[in-house]
Amino acid sequence: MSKNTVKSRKIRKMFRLLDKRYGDLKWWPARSRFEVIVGAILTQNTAWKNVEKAISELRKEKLLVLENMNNAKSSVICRAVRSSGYYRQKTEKLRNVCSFLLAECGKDLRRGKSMDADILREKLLALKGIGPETADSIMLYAFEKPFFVVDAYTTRIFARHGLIEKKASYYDVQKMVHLALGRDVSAFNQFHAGLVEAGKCFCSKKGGKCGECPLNALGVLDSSL
DNA sequence: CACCAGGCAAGTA
DNA sequence: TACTTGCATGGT
Repeated sequence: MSKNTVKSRKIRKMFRLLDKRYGDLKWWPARSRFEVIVGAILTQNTAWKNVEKAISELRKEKLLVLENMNNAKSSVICRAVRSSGYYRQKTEKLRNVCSFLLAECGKDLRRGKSMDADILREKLLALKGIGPETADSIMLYAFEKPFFVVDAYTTRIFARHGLIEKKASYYDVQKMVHLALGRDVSAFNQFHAGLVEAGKCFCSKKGGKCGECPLNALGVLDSSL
């Protein structure tokens, strides 16, 4: 049996364990496509808790509407997103993505769904401030296109369970999941949400093992990660 | 006090 | 290609 087959089976097993434990998580936590996109930028290397505060400030200022944020002054956006850290950079990133979205979709983000997915993703990646993870979060959760989101939780959990080496690239991991689960939007949604849920739990953290983690059934190969 | 969190870009070798 | 550094707040 090939190495890929073994890994694919393990990934599908992980998927089932997470699904069984957490049920249908229905991600991303946001009320609109635009809010998904804003959250994807604000959560870069930042605890979600701090992003929630920023999102609620933005909501207060009526800035969770594409046109409004596009017309807002940078100083106003900065103040609202301050709690999410890197607020000067993130304000610029938000401005970049706003003008891009207006140019590509007008004010109706549903138009993104009918665009060629690979081309749209490339255009997102070309924006300063949008890397592979943020682009895929937007593709999957705002436009419902089948791109698996590889985040810090995914990498850590996959490493702990011997699925990847430390040198593995973003696309190494993504291809592995695409191969194992197929290009399936709802599967990618549920799997990523489950990995984050498990990752937030101490069991999946450095040296952690609490017996409650749904992935313990797979055996942990390297708990130092 | 130190360390971490749902990254990314720019610089160096 | 493969490191390294700056960006910044808030929680533990």
